[in-house]
Amino acid sequence: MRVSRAQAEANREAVINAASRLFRERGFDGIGLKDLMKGAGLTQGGFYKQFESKDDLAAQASKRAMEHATRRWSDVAAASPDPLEAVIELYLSTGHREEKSDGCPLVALGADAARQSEEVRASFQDGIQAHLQILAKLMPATGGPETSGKAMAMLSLMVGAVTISRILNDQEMSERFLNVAADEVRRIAVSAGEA
Amino acid sequence: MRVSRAQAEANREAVINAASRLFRERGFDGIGLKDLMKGAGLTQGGFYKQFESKDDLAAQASKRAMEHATRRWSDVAAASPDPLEAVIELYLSTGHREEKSDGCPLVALGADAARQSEEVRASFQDGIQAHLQILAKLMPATGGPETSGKAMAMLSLMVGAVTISRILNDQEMSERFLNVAADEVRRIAVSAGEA
DNA sequence: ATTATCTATAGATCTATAGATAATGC
DNA sequence: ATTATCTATAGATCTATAGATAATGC
Repeated sequence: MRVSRAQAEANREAVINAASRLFRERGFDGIGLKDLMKGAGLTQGGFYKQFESKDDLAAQASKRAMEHATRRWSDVAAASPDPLEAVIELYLSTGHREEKSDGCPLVALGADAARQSEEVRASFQDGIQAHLQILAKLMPATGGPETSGKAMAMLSLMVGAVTISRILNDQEMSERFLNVAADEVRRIAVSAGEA
Repeated sequence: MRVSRAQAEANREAVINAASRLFRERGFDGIGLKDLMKGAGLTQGGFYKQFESKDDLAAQASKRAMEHATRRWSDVAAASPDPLEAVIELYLSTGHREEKSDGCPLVALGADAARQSEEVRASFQDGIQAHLQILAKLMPATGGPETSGKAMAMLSLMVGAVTISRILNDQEMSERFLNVAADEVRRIAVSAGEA
């Protein structure tokens, strides 16, 4: 039953990847160790040889999820002639609204994260800073003292809008939240250049 | 052991009120029926005579929490010569950031709510609409076609900023999110009048 | 007689641990 | 010999139900 060290490491990665999706789908308290391990094709018993606790996995899965989200932003930005617009359209879209398990962890787990350990929150904090840096770089006029504040407002608006759009039963209202947020994020970006 | 109908109704209200705080503190999945009933000074056994299911209580507690939040907004607005500014300062404050169990349900349970039943989401949707109406009324130039969209952007920004500020371990960064969001909400309100 | 709440319990699930197993790595 | 994973289990907790109790409401 023992596997090679390389395989053990691959299994560990598989658990973190599965958890990063499953936590976003069901919340930190909405899924147990059995199903988390099953998501990587393993059984529950091996869990504590790989992780210190469920909270430890939550911290690592949050880090992984945030890193994927950051990468996704830089990828769509790099692939577009209008990078900021590309990020806005990616994030404030119905596609992102529907795609809980692979979408932004701040939306899928924002309220949950505030109730978690310092370790989990540190994963989120690092990811937030990475997101802010990307936004700051994509701003029309970069580098002013106001830039980082504008990036914070843009991120807050984006996270809040998708969060609310996921709650609403009314589809039309839900989409309107995404659309008006996109307009306003563009306005904030422009206003950063006017400082 | 039986109590009067009036007392039974009072008990039921007490459970809803306790749940509205406890769910915000610990999340819908973070507290069980035993502790929810205990929060109202009752035992678990009576639960199903008062509520259909845990989800039923979640829907009613969410409604109650949202109504309290709406009332709070109209109260501070009514008591201030600058109503919009009063709401901004109430919401985007460190006080609100710390006060999970009595603060805005959209922040305390936003990500959780998106995973709940249609009934729970309906409670949130009603509360969101009530919040939007208050914001629309407080805008400098009210009534234009852009007003309701501007209100949506303001609410999204406020919810996102407090959500993120609750996650961050870094206190200074956490406060900065609140402050830049306040500035930007003011700008959006002014821009609504320029349409 | 009805019924609001109580104690008690069923059956499932939760996190965490113990000990067995079988393949790796020295 | 070591160890990654497995099956099995401990002990707590979860939602929901059953039946007892005692006070209300007719």
